[in-house]
Amino acid sequence: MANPFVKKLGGLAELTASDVRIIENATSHPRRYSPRQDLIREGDEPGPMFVVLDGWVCRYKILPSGTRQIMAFLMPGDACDLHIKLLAEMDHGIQAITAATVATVSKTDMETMMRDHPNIAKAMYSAQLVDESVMRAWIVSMGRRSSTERVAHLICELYLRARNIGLTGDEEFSLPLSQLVLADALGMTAVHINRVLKDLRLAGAMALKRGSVTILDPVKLVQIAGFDDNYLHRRLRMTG
Amino acid sequence: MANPFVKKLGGLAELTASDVRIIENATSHPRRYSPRQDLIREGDEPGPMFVVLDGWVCRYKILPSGTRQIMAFLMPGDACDLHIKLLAEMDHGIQAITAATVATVSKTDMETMMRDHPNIAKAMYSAQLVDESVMRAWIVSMGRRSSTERVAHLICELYLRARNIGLTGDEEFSLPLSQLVLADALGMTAVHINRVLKDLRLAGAMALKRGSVTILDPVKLVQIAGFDDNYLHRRLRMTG
DNA sequence: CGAAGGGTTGATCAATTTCAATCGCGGTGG
DNA sequence: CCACCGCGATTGAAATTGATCAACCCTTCG
Repeated sequence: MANPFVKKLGGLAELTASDVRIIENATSHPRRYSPRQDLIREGDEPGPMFVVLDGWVCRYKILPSGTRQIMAFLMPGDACDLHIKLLAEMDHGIQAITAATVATVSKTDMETMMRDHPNIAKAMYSAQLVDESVMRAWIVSMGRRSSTERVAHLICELYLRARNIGLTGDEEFSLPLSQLVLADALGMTAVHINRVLKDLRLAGAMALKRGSVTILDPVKLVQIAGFDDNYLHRRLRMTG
Repeated sequence: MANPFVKKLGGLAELTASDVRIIENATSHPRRYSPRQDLIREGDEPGPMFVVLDGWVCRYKILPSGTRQIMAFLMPGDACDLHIKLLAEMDHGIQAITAATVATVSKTDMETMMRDHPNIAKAMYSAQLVDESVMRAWIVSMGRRSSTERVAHLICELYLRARNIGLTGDEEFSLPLSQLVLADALGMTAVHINRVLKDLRLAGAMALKRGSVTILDPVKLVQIAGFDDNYLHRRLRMTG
């Protein structure tokens, strides 16, 4: 059974057998979380780095009004904040969406990897840059895309990310997000998400069922989303 | 005349005289940009790291519809993407808002600083973490705050950032952003921004003139914004 | 079987955009 | 010096989008 973190980092830089062994060791004591369980909460002191090995996780923040905004989805292979320990206090929480297996990488393991294994360091920095690009894309979506475009864009993003780690079928892929979770990620209402999804289904672009999405017409979906996969940097600069 | 990059990094980690000299050398050949001039455009190959020494700069993206979304403001002392060269292609542009002086740090200088000067490396990573927190705060704003809250929140953020680098007066501070630029940053219309600013002025919270803002009632402004400066991590973990 | 959490739909309400027009200031050419 | 120009700011009215409120349905699960 492949370690998804190894798989992801291996896609971002060449890893030696020794690199692989180190990564596997560092993530060999995962912990199991149930849906809605917090890995860490706003206000907590930052701990070790998290690496998602299985399931879906999100970063989120609850506002004074009680509404929630999800700022990022983490799927298997994704990690949190390489240098998070530098901060005094978490400004947001991290929570499991599905049942999830999450490893914890100690500070010393991190330091060893970053200092003595340049390939690993490079892969992690690349991963971080991609994460930042995703955040910027979210800002663009929230600011300047209509609700339909926004939903389509997120599905495109998640589809490609899922495909990168081998989680997609041909046209259907597993998406264990309730409409309420999507709403909290996209800054809209669950009611409105529901209507948008209906439109997208009737338009023949995509259909969301419980737990999975079917891309009915990829070209149409990409058009609606105004999606440009450039930002996911699927072809990184492997030289230098 | 202090180098704002030195000043900013010095606020994030202890720097030795040697560290300071290295930073000053690396940023000693700045270039001058005029308002609206691009430092780099979407699709360009990433070049060296930029460091803003004077003036205001933004990251932005133009959508197919022609609308623009600003994703970040950079003020003196702010830098772009430590490891940007790892990416194949820029997924957004960077543009001067005001006349600006921007230094360029070569790849070799970067490598030297990150490898041989751990204090500098630490400061840069901290700066990057703060930048990411700001991005997340923008996502939260765009997703779940009303337009009035959003405007107030951005002004609070910019005020604190400006104060950190000594650019604020007592209650007034220089903010060289047109209402159109604010609109592009906040995902709203210039018309609507204008009305919101009027409301905030009438409410006695803040008043924006050409080129500067006056904070009329800091407490009220923070209340309206639901602002929690925790996310700017003004007190970083200086140990470890 | 009953409760809970999601999903779906309709009617109404509120926030924002869009469209259109006007104003004001700083700079420029005559 | 002054009329003119262009950009940004301002305002009103109409049109749209998305939120809110309120049911009701369906499936899962104890």
